[in-house]
Amino acid sequence: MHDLTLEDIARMAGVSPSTVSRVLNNLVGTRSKAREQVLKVLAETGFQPNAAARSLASQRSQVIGLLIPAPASTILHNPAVLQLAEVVTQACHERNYLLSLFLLGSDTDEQQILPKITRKGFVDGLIVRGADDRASDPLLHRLSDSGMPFVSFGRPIDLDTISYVATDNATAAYTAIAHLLTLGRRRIALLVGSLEPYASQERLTGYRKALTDRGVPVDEQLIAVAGMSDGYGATRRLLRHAPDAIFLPTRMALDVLRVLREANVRVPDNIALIGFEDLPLAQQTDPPLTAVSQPMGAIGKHLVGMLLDIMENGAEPPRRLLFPQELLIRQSCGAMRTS
Amino acid sequence: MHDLTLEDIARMAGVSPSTVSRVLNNLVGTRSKAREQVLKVLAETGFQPNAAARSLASQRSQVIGLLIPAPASTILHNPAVLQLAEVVTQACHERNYLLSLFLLGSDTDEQQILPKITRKGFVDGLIVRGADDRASDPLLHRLSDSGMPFVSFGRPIDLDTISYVATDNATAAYTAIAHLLTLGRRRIALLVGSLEPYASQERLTGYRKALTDRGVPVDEQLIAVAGMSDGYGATRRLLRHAPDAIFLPTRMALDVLRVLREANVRVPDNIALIGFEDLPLAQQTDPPLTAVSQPMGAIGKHLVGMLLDIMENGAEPPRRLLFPQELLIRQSCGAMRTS
DNA sequence: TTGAAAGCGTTACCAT
DNA sequence: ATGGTAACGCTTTCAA
Repeated sequence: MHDLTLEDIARMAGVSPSTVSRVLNNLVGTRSKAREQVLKVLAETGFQPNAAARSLASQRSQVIGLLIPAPASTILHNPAVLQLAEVVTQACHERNYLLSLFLLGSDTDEQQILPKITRKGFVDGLIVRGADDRASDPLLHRLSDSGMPFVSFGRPIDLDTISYVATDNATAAYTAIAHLLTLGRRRIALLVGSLEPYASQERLTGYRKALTDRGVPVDEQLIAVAGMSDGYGATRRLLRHAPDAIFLPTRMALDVLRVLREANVRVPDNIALIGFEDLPLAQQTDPPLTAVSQPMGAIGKHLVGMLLDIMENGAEPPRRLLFPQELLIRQSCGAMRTS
Repeated sequence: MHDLTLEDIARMAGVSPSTVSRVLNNLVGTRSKAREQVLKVLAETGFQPNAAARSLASQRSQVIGLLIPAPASTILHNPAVLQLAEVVTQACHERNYLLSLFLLGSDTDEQQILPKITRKGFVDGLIVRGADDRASDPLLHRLSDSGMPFVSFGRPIDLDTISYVATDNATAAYTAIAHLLTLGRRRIALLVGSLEPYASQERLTGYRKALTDRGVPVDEQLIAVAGMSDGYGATRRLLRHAPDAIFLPTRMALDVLRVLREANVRVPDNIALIGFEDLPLAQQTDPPLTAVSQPMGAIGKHLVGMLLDIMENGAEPPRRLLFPQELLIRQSCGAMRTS
């Protein structure tokens, strides 16, 4: 017993394949008896059309892909990626697209796997999480060459032909630092994993500007680079320069808190903390971490909206969208001190 | 200028479409000059065959799907899911399949989206992360009905027709508790998020058996249920019964450690800790957490291998595979005390 | 080894 | 509103 095809359904319903196809795609004007009949057979059989045949004939798969460059280190330490996946998935479903996630584990993957993903007839468009830890992202170049419509989450550095949605890290940093200044902090440190990512540069910019605007001198000793994993060492070094606040990557919060505990420095009394991003971890630390947060729901909707726009109207001119971020005040910066 | 098709390539290379197809699929015995010619044109044009057409004609998409039931709460708190995705992706790539990840955010998704995923011509098979927090998983039933080949990661409770790979939580718990007993602990507590998941039941079984086997009485007061998020409260309550060790969900490590710190109970001197699973978090806590670990790499390979086997040879009889787990000894249980 | 041609299961155009 | 039929771009069988 072979699988049912649309023709079988047509026969069973006593109509032509065309009619079944129309019913399946809701393309029938009035509700005729033919339609009713088809609907009945459809329900009885639980028929689902063959996806490949449909894609081939219609030249659309109704699938959008989300590309995630994921050397284990990156993704496992970055729950934000998951959140992106969730909101984009949701946004796609709302617009009647299916979302497929693809993990590109290595550079090899990018060369072997990416071409299979960008093949025509597979997905209709792609959303990419820009690898913002490289000045030039080869992935984006490859995508441009592939001809597949796509948008980037994160600002591409060296290509101004790419459509993207990004968040404004400079302003976010400015806001965070300004908040700390308002709370009376003066020796505010900036801790980053690396200075290379564009995001880090933006934060540094916002950091400097906030201080300068208020006439607080920038002490270069208070700008620390942790490297990918050693938040512990970097914080210890930082402590020698007596900061009274640290603007840090949220994922390093545990390391930082441990150093402070060992040094008997109390949060937020002796030192205030604000995290770059709002990971679940921020709510679990002791004290809970004040953090900068991105409006991920809206970002997801706009990524999908922008992509559909490009799929329909072409990639020219490139679209750009910069989202503001928000400061979520918790206990680590002392703003909620009951005093 | 329309996209190139295989016929175009054939024309350009002066051969028939069949020949191009054969070269594309490495189906040519000897290396003839025709083959060379095609290869040259292929390289020059960067031609990629249309995925839909290929799937339709060959009745295979060379794509495997990984289904992740992901109400935000679950996935965001469960980095283990990411690890699963990574190892399965890797295993698929090694066997020349593409892996697509699908997030099923809600029950609605399962009803709206799942049928699109199980349509013929879309993916060739599915791997599902069994939602082990429900006694009966409707998703697995739906999949069974769909006719799509699939395997589950995690043991299905109420269906013995399903092929799966799982890990042996009972033995793992037994090992962990035995280790604590060896270290001289006697009042060993078991903390779980909920008792419902099958995994919890298995751990409880192993816990009881380990104690009983050594003649240590089971104190029911030392078995605590935290609920999804309140590890803090549960640990405080637990503390009233003076445990000298806790076997806990690793994701609750921060909460537990906070309570202990507040109560001036030192780890591992006064209390030993072992986590259920080996999340990245386990290495970041202070002290680093001894934890039970699953051989994820091997699990990924076997999931894919089992699925391919089913795709080729049918789902009967169901395959089953139970993996042992390993105890990763770090500082939180005192086994490495330098004394 | 290579080519011709018949599908694969839809959609969409053109009639009716 | 419905049916007939030609694509869609590839794989695969059968001959040569």
